[in-house]
Amino acid sequence: MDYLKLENQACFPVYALSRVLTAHYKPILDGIDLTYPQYLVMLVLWEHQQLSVKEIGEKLLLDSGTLTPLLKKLEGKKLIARIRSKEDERVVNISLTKIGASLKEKAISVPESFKCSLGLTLEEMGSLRDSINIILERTKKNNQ
Amino acid sequence: MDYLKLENQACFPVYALSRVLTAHYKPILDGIDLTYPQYLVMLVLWEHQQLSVKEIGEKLLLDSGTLTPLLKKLEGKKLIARIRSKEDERVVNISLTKIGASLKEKAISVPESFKCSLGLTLEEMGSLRDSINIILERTKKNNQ
DNA sequence: TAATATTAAATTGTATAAAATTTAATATTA
DNA sequence: TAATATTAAATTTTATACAATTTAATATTA
Repeated sequence: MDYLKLENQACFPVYALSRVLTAHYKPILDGIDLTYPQYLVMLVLWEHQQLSVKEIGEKLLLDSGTLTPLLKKLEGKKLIARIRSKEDERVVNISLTKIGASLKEKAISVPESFKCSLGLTLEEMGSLRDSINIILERTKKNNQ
Repeated sequence: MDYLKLENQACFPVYALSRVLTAHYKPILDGIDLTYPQYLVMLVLWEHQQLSVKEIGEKLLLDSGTLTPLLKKLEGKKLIARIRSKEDERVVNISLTKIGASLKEKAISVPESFKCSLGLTLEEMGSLRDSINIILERTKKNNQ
């Protein structure tokens, strides 16, 4: 077996699928003026109301080099507030504004629209999620 | 079920895994001075010797906005040649230089190093590849 | 407690990605 | 065949990603 052939690569399908899925999200998220990474940040904030930059990075596996400009864009859209912690001034806490919190109502329909765009069943999407999560947990860089 | 919860997302694990896998490739590909997308281009050229920009884009699901600067970098490294087709001057053909072709020998060890870095078995990587490929084929944007 | 180490963000530099537009070339059709 | 449409790359713009460095703040230790 030629392990340098594209069709034998295990990483390429993941890399390609990631971009295909993001492309499916694009027209849906355009409706609420979010990019896919911005949507992910909003998802974790709708769940947790307030998180530090570091905590968001741990949940999404993104570092400050990616998050700082992205969070400044969300701040520019008045969806979040960036407030430096008083207990530890190294920490910047991210919280939802009223506009940011209320955007969740508009986003309620996103998962269903996405599912329709993909054309997969709920079961297929669930098993994709579960099987990739198993691989993800085992291969996270800090697991070593 | 709250479909806006991060843990219920099907796309996020794919997006995160793609970046985790690329991070595993990084120290390995540093040894042959390639980024992961550059490595993918070299893979398809090692298989096909000569392809147009469009054909590379079809294989890797990338457009000219991504490929043109990437290919110019590979040209700068003397790994490929970019030659405009004489039959159809809209087309730019990409071919391997001798250096580019011989880089394949150095790259032979990449798949094994990657497998060790990941810590998955060949069977696990194979089933990951196969299951994602099925989803990928069904969700490619142009399939609609 | 002064010196050192560590930590959290921000910054800088490099490299993708993709949408939209432009340019040049080729194909089609009225 | 002249006008129109299509195609392939390149370009421009916007938005990630991430390594490496810097800065400021906090924690640790000699």
